[in-house]
Amino acid sequence: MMEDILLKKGLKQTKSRLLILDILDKADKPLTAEEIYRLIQNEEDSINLSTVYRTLEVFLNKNIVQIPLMKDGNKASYILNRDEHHHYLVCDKCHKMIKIDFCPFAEFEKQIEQLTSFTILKHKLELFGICPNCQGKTK
Amino acid sequence: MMEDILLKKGLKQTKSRLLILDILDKADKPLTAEEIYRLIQNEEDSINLSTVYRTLEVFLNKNIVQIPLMKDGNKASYILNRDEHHHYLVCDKCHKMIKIDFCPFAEFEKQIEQLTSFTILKHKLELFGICPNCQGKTK
DNA sequence: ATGCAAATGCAAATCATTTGCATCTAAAAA
DNA sequence: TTTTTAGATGCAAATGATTTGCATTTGCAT
Ligand SMILES: [Mn+2]
Ligand SMILES: [Mn+2]
Ligand SMILES: [Zn+2]
Ligand SMILES: [Zn+2]
Repeated sequence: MMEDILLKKGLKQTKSRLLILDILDKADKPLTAEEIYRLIQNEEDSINLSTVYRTLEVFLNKNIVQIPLMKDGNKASYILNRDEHHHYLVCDKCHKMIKIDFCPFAEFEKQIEQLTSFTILKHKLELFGICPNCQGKTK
Repeated sequence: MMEDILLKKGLKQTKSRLLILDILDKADKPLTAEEIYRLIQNEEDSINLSTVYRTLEVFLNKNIVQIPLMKDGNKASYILNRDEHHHYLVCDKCHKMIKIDFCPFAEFEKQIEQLTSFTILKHKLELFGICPNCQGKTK
């Protein structure tokens, strides 16, 4: 289960880390540090915003979380790394976010590796458009 | 040529805008606002850093420039929109950047449009890996 | 139970980017 | 060409996300 991941990664099992893991586990979309912070407060618990940032930094380095996209262009948002491969499609108008869980890149990457002699480790892909709800609205 | 783009987009032809267009036109990689600012100084010219930001904002809205996903730390970087479709492959170690100018997304997008009912307007894709030069180095 | 390295809270610092406002300028109007 | 004016710029101060220094607390190995 979720909590074991800390042990497996050699991290101390602290209240903050468990809370953040829990929030991210329940989340159905990428969350910013601030959003995580607020959600924890809603659950009548409280940890410092700095701690949220520091924890996410540690989780990133241990590959427990990932930053799939930059929200609003300037806030990082985080998701739990579930070793699934997917991408997000974001509505330019209302910012609604849809998870796309298939990706045609396996072969594409091989082509590029041969072409460039790079070893490809990962890719980031974000799709932008207008959601069905916002189509036909002026802005 | 480069300068006509301002007229075509209904923008005043100012010194700042021409300088920034020129810098971006010559650039062989995405540039941050600060880098653009410094390069203009090197050319014995000078405009205010705020103006660089404001100009890039205008250019973004007019689709004259684009921001690739990759951030230089936490700074946005900009490229001229040449209506070519390409992506970057970046070395995780030395940050060397290679332009990849083919992309298999046309059909993929159609699939996703049908699946989600979104209208897809664009996508951002970046690839990360290790360049031939950095392969075999410890870190 | 004890000790210590690592984690946390809090406040202040950073740093990229934005903004208010007075002044200037490109280009439309006369 | 001169006048007019909406929009562009410079400068300094504000913003806002993220980071950091430091005193205190806590997880966990012994
Ligand atoms: Mn993919
Ligand atoms: Mn593409
Ligand atoms: Zn929408
Ligand atoms: Zn390299």
